[in-house]
Amino acid sequence: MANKATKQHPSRGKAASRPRKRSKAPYHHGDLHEALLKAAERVLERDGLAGLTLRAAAREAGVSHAAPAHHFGDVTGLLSELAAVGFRRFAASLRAAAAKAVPAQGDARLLAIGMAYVAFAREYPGLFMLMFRGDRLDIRRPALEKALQESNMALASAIGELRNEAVIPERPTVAQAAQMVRSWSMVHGFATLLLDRRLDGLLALLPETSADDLLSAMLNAD
Amino acid sequence: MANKATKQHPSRGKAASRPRKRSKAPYHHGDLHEALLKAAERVLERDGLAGLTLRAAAREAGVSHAAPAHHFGDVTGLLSELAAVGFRRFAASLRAAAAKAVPAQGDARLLAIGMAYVAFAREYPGLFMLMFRGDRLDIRRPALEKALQESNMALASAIGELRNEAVIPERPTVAQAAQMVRSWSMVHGFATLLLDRRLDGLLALLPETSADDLLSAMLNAD
DNA sequence: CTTCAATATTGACGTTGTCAAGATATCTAG
DNA sequence: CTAGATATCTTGACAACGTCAATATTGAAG
Repeated sequence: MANKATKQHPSRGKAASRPRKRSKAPYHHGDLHEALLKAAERVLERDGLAGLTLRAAAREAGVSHAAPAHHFGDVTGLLSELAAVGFRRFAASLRAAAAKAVPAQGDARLLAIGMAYVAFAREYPGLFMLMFRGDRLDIRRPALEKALQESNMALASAIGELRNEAVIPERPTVAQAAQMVRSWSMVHGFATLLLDRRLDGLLALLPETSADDLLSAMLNAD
Repeated sequence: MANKATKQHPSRGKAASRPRKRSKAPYHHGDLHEALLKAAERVLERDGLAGLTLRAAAREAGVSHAAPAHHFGDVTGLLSELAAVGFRRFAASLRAAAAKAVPAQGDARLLAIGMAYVAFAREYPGLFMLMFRGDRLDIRRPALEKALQESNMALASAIGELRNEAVIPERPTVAQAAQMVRSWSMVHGFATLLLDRRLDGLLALLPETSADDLLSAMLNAD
């Protein structure tokens, strides 16, 4: 902070001079809401969930320790909004994989989607763990609730398409639900066990076999 | 350290007029190590993992705030030892289910073991979540390492028996490992999704269908 | 009984989440 | 253009936490 009177961190180069009216109008910082989420994700992937504190996110973003409270309320709020970011990104990944696998059929589709599911978990391990850490999230937060729904939709339709059912029916049969949960549990269990390093021992017994190889073999063993 | 031998199994019938009632070698408290673990489990199931702090466990056990440090070093130590308790109990549950299902074959066995796996998660939700919270545990702790191995053994042999392979072979084929991981991921994914309340929406679409019913249908859909 | 080491308590320090009050910048009315 | 009004951000405080050092207490060996 150079000079206090002429503080020069307002309006970060609004070159387009666009009249801010839509969604969240940036005031002092520019867009601290977004900046804090990005800072929080950096801290999360760098220091893990234990290192992601309100104050750490504030430090990373270069603001005072209490600034995040105005945007997220409390630490649960920040984590929930960050998880929402994760779910949106996750849904996009699943949709992309499903779109790319359009020509494939049956097991080949499940393989593609399962690989995308696990690939996301490996690419954003901290985010993925946070997303499924129910005890630190407030599921009633609108942003999270919406992102969760989006993610569930993407997953359900991606898996549902396996059986030529574009989306989950209003009244699925138990057998349909079982098939859905079966695919989901399998791939989710694999992802969580992998991130928790619970598969290291088994993988060590399989030289020349990567985690992806094992996942592929698992999904193809029907 | 010199009197470690005396801590092993002193006289069990020392229930005299002393305020000592425990079996191990009691010093000031009696057996604070055990008492703290039990207190910690009570706190965990009552207040969740977030409420389980060193000081909370000390309060629950009625000792000073720094007492746990002498038995567990730091908070990771306490959580790791508690997770070890969980893994031992978990292994016992799996062994019991496997023993009871001896006459059953193939899928019926997988069903019994899978049900036991999920039943444990539902009976001790806090403990189960802690056990798979790798970021808060120190896997190199001897007690945890040993309990983890015991649990893995119980699981591997329980699942391995499905295919008349009493234990994981030294050099399993990728197909064998895939089958093992498949069963494990399926049941573990189901348990975690259930505890994280991620299956509530789907279950709500299935009236008259309990979580156990869904699990059963999932495991039988081969 | 004396001594010693294991056990437990007390007090302190830095960090965290959260709240209240003040400061600052943007918006809007007139 | 000026002056509130309002949203944003900072500062300071407090209790709870993990951890460490110093101290007190107790069981057991010599």
